[in-house]
Amino acid sequence: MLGEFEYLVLTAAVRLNSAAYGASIRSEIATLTGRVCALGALYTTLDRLEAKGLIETWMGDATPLRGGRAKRLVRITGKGIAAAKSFYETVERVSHGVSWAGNRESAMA
Amino acid sequence: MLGEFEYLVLTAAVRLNSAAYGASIRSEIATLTGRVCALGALYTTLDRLEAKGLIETWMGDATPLRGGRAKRLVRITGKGIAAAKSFYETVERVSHGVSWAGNRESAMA
DNA sequence: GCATTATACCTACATTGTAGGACTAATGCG
DNA sequence: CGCATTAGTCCTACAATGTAGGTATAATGC
Repeated sequence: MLGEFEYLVLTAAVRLNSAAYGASIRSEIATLTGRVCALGALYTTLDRLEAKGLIETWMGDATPLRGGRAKRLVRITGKGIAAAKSFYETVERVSHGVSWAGNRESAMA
Repeated sequence: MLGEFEYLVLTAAVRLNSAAYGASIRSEIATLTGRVCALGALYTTLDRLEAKGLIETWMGDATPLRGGRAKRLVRITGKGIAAAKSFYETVERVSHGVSWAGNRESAMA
């Protein structure tokens, strides 16, 4: 099953859409969670996700910018979406009615 | 940070309340997720959660039942609740607006 | 051409997930 | 009483994931 960081990466890639590549995914994660992750952590995870067929990556063009190297672009696959969905649904199902997940209607009563 | 399985165990313990112990947590997880976990996996996780101060465990009485051995009872600590809450909120925040997490209102529009 | 900058990527280690089997203590029954 | 049966715990080993830091490469600007 998916780990938490893998889920984060998958989600960030979906949000960024065609602008998803190593560095942008990293800053997206920093924005979303408030924690910065090491680049090494990210690329390792990208490799593993690709090996599992949950994302596809390919090299894009260089951007006309000082230091604008070619980017490794990322796109989530159908399989990746299914895995992310399944992770999310498990968390939701399990959390339903528990105090920290909004038990306003009191699960027990 | 918390792993997914650790979150599952924490949540199951909260749901079971005073009836939370190794075997009952295991069947709760099976009910919630549809997947059975090995007992070894569970006890290892219990040990690690206790080491991190997220749960407390102690030995209870034997039940008057054939094979009714003493149970290792489990209770989540305040720290455990905080960790679970934080895990849940991260997943929620990150998933907001993404297709598999109910984008009925179309995040982009 | 050389400094500067954006970006990729490799290597090693820590933490978490998973599995299976072994051990223990209680009851029930002959 | 003692042995089979059963509910339950727990140990050991390994696989998968998470994390960190450092290094390499290619583009621009001067």
